[in-house]
Amino acid sequence: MRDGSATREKINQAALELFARKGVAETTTRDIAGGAGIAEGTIYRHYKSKDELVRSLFLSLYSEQGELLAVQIRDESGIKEQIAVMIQLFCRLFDENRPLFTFLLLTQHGQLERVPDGIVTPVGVIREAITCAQAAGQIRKGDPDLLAAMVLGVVVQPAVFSVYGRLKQPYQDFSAELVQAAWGVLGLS
Amino acid sequence: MRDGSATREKINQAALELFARKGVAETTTRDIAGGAGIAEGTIYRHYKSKDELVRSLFLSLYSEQGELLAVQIRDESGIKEQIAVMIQLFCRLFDENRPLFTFLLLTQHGQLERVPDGIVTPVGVIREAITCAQAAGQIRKGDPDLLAAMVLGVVVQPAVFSVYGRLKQPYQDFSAELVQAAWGVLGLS
Amino acid sequence: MRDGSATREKINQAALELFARKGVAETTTRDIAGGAGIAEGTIYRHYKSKDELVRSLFLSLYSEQGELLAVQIRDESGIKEQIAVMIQLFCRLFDENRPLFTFLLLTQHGQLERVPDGIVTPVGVIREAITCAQAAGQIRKGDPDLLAAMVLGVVVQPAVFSVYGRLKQPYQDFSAELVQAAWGVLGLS
Amino acid sequence: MRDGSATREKINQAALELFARKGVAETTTRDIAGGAGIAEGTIYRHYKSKDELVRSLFLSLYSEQGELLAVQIRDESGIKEQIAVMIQLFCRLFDENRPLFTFLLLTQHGQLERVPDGIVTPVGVIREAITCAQAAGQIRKGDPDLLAAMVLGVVVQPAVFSVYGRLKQPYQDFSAELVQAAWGVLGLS
DNA sequence: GATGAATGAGCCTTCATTCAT
DNA sequence: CATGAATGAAGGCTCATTCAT
Repeated sequence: MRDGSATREKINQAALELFARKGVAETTTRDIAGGAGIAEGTIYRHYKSKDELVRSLFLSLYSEQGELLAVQIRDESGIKEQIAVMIQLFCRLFDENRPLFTFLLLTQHGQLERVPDGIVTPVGVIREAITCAQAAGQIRKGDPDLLAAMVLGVVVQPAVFSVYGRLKQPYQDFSAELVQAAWGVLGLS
Repeated sequence: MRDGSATREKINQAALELFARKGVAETTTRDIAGGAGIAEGTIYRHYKSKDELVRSLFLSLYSEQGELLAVQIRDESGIKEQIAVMIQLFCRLFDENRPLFTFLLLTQHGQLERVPDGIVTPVGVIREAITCAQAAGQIRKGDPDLLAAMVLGVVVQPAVFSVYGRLKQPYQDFSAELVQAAWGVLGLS
Repeated sequence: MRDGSATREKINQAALELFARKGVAETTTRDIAGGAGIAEGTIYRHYKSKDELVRSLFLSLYSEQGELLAVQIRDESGIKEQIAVMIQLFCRLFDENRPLFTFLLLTQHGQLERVPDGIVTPVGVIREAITCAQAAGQIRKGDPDLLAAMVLGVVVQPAVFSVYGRLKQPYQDFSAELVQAAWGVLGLS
Repeated sequence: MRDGSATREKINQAALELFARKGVAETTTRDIAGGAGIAEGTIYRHYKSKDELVRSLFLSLYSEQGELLAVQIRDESGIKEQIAVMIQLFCRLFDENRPLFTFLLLTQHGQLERVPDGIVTPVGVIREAITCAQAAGQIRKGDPDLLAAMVLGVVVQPAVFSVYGRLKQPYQDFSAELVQAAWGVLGLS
């Protein structure tokens, strides 16, 4: 990979780690260059601006998560199993890569507004599953956007608290409870 | 203006509104001064730094919300009613003062870490109610921090989507659904 | 002294002490007001500006020292005794009021340029004594300004080192040595 | 400009000249940038702060003078010649580069306190020469720090007056007189 | 005369971005 | 493609000074 894509990857890694640890505004391009072991100017061979780096990083990681979820539930037909499977996956990924989720969680503000259409997002996947389940009569009617948001909230808010040290165990420990609660939100069992 | 408390209030108002609209990092002290109709230096007679202004604003508003919730549930004895009452209050306040909640929601990251002990917070109030209900056998056992986080998530995540335009109705329209879902999280009916 | 001259004196005292300790540029009007136990605005009832305060303080103290020297040598006729007497006085005053001399020493730059004519200064007094002594044939000819500067240097430079901690004894301990050296400068014994 | 040492030198030159002419506190970073023909931010690629620029400039020039003196007297064995040679060198350098000495003279206050150990300073060199001479029995006993300070004073105080226009001739004109006086301080001839 | 909240010019410093090498 | 010195706009903050009370 002498074409520079290795460099790009180093930038992404360093940026992700720094953004998660210090926040986007508090991370300078010099920090990123230092973390990636490259010159400051080199960042601009790969991204037009710091802002584009942030957006690009967010979008690719955000949709990547969406796709992982989508793949995971493809073969499940019941909403209960789909919810369970998604939450279990989220818990595992979260424990395995905290910086990634920390970045996603604290960058969503200011990025969510500009998510382009046609991208697979975590909420989108949840929403889709809910809509199907409603069509199949598995769960009650109701605004699918709202239902998806609430299910997401059940999983994400404890994650935020975990990031900020209010919940100290591995996130997978909460897996069963989270599934139970998400079902409760949808009125299942 | 014998005492400067009116000026301080103008600063708070302008800062809140700007922080909510543009974000903290994107709001300059010049913006704030302009919005408040005062000189830039005047901010520093009331706050030692921009950072202190942000922290002070966050903490006072955050704990103020906590106290409103605490007062609201004081006379309710059942957890079901307490949850319902809290959510209804939140919905109303949210609709009445979006900038306030927008500020709180997007500033929590970077502020939550440094909330001092001994302050009444929204989560704290929910947690407290849950603990009591568990003691009274009204709901199942389980980590009260986790339960509180999940309940909070049910209410807050849709609010975030509302702020970013993904849910367009007045938040109070969702009130009943939110209550239902929160109950579901706790395994109530 | 209910006419405010007591206040003025408090300002002078506080300013002198602070200027000596931190330097003029590093001392704020707020510092001075704080040190004097008055309001910031009150300074401006007594001085038109901070700069005028500095100048006024310097000039009055500087010329006061000159006058003390002048009085001291009035009754001495020989240059040797005059030198001795002046140096002994300086040593005593220096030990008794370090802040004053510290202020004078580190403020001379930037103030010496604007000492008005017709003021009795320490150098002036020394210069006068030297001129008289030359007229009386007590010491060799030579530019009296230069001779005065050199004599002053002998006494002042060790004082500077004393202020900065390089000479640690009471300044009066050096009295005899200083006199000896000053005589040496003038070619006396 | 592959390396920035030329730029650093431009900064040093401009700063020195401005500090000497207007004083450190009265010289802004904008002034320096303007004088050096560079952007304001460029200063901060070479110095961490204005204060560090001042300190660095002072220390390098101060010790440079010390080293010039040290080199000059290396081959002289008698204290009389050493004193003479040092003073002649000082006079010549002073006439050749007034800004440098003006800067040194008016910045010593506030910098002398933080001269690190192990640096060759003008006073150090004089003190050393005096100590040797005492050991060799060439001059009388006495605190070498005090003697060095007095000798320095003889040379420096007239220089200060020269800077402030009280002595108007080239400083080299005073060379012989200064040597004579310095000898007198040490009790020589 | 004294107060102290308010002012606003201007300072030091940061940092995303450019460009010659 | 990579470098890193240089840029310069803009930000947070200080502080001498004013003025209504």
